[in-house]
Amino acid sequence: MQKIKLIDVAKRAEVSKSTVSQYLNGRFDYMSKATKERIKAVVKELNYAPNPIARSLKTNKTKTIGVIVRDITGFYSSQAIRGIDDFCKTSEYNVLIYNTDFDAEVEARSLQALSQLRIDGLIVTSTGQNTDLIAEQVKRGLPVVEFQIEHDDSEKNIILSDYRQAAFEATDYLIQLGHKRICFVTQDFSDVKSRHERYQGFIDALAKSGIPLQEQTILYWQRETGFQQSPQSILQADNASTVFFTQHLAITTELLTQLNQAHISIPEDISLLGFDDLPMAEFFKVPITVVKQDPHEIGMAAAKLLLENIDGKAPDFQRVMIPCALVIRESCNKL
Amino acid sequence: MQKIKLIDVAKRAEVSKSTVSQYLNGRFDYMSKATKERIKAVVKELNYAPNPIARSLKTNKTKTIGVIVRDITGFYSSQAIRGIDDFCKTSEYNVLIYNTDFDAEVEARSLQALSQLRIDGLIVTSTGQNTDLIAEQVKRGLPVVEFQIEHDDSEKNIILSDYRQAAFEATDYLIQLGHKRICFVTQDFSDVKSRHERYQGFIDALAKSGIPLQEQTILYWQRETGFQQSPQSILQADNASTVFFTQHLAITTELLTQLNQAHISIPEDISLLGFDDLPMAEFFKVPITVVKQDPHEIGMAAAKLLLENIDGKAPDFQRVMIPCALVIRESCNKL
DNA sequence: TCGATTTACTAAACCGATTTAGTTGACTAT
DNA sequence: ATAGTCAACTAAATCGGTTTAGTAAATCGA
Repeated sequence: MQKIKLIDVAKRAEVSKSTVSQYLNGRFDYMSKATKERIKAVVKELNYAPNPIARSLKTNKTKTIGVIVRDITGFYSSQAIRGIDDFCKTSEYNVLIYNTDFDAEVEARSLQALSQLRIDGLIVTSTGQNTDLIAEQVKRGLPVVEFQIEHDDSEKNIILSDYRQAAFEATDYLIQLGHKRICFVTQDFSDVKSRHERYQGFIDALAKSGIPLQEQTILYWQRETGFQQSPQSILQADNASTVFFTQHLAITTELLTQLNQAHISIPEDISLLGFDDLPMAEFFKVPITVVKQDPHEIGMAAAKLLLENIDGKAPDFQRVMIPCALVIRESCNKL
Repeated sequence: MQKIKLIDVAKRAEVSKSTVSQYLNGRFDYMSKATKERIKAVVKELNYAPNPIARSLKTNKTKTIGVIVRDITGFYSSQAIRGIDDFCKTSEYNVLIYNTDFDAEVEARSLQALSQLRIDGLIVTSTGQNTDLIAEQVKRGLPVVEFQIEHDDSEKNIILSDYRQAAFEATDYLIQLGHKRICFVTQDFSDVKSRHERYQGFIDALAKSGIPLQEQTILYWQRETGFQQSPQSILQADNASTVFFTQHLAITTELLTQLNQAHISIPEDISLLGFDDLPMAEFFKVPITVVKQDPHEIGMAAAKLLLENIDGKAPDFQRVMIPCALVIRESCNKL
């Protein structure tokens, strides 16, 4: 039993290939009702489905989008991909996944591979080290939507949490609790807009309440090397902070691990507020208060914007922000 | 600047399309060294990359595999997909993802969609309600590898944890701790081989130590309706169990939630051993002792077997078992 | 009534590769 | 000298659709 093709349908229905093709693509402009019905019946009878590859060759459309994330295993990424997939299901787009593992070279190769695959569009969380390659794809006409992290001010389609607002609210919440000396735990944010926005929200909130910036401390963290100074040392400083405000999940968990090891208790010894929700948080020794992003919604929004772009419906670059929610649990002391 | 195609290379190198194609596919049998080098230079000069769609149309190969999981968001699935992706990267296969959300109808539709997409192979965690559709694809010649759950005894390619062995070891561990009355918490296992194997491992271990089966209790759980009877009631029974042995992650978390609400403490009031590791387990109020599967390894193995099948290198169906590890933490009391 | 338009189709080119069946010229064996 | 073999190519068919350009018949307008 070999695959049925268009010509089989055409023969059976006693029309030409062209007419069947017109039918398949819904162009009934000049087609008699009778012919239409006849083709319809034959398609059903033979259980015919067009070969998408042959179609793609001619149309240059693949009904496939590429998704590049850093690690699909992550809480944020997997939910975002779920959102993308959920949205794509409504329009029968297929989703090709690529992991870069935070490696710019792997990212470059993925970009290369995907562009050759003639995908219709691309959704990407970039490492920030291949902006030129991404820009090149955009220039070539490939619809691209970024999400999760923004590196610079360039014009692009991007879906993000409202980091500034979220950091502002979180900081303000800490201030309401009486915290005046906050340890802002972050990756280097001089080069990354999304990180800088969090910092901006942080200092905005301090300014609003007239709390001096110079009494705050910044603890830097890097993916490869960890914390610049030990979290314990923060507690021993003269004007010790009363709370850690960690800027994403990996930082929060590494901090928690180190505090655990050093037998520093939350919130007794120091409070903690984290960016990003933690899976299984309800079972924690101390459920952590967090700023919760909505990666599923972000994924849906990214897919939506991408498909609009593919359909030529979104002429200008768009920057969409999805709100975050402060989830108050038990890791922040009232002072 | 339009895409360079094979004919451009052919013209530039002053050979025919055929020869360039031979070159691209590494058939140098009757090609002069000079021609080979000339084509090589032109390919590089023009930065030519063949159009995979055109190639697919003729060869009927897509270098793409489909992956159907129930929920990519899950701890197990996301890691397995990571494993699949990691393995596929070595052979330049692309990975198309489909979520079924535990819905047999969505699964059927995904199967349908993927088969029309002319993927080269399929990796699937099935709901068990579309065995006919999957068998049909296998019969049509599509290489298929299942993983994570096995429903029946039929011949197939499948990669699994060694559930029986794992359940045996876990039960034996509990027995060594002095537990004699174990509450086996499970979904209905009469129809699902993988679930039954866990049960078999459980009773094997009991038999080995001569512990009567009739003093054990089984607590059934269903995805939609939850527990058949409340976990609290287990504690109040005459011959109350001293430990819950939950058979997968969703059961473990739901049980934990209910015990939390009922203010039942682990391990003081009752011990708990769970199948599947829990993310962030180190930060739990009580770190849970678990049987840890290795989904990343399972994903890799599934991809490996699938690619062997695609290359025609694995003639017979294979059933591969990946060992589990017992991770002892603090949720099981010594009696 | 006759050319113009509209309706309902179809033939053939095309998308960009692979593959089959030659072709050509040089060399070999008898 | 002549057929046979072999190396090194190439022309053309093919994959299965879409699309353009065109055609024949029916309808329309003046």
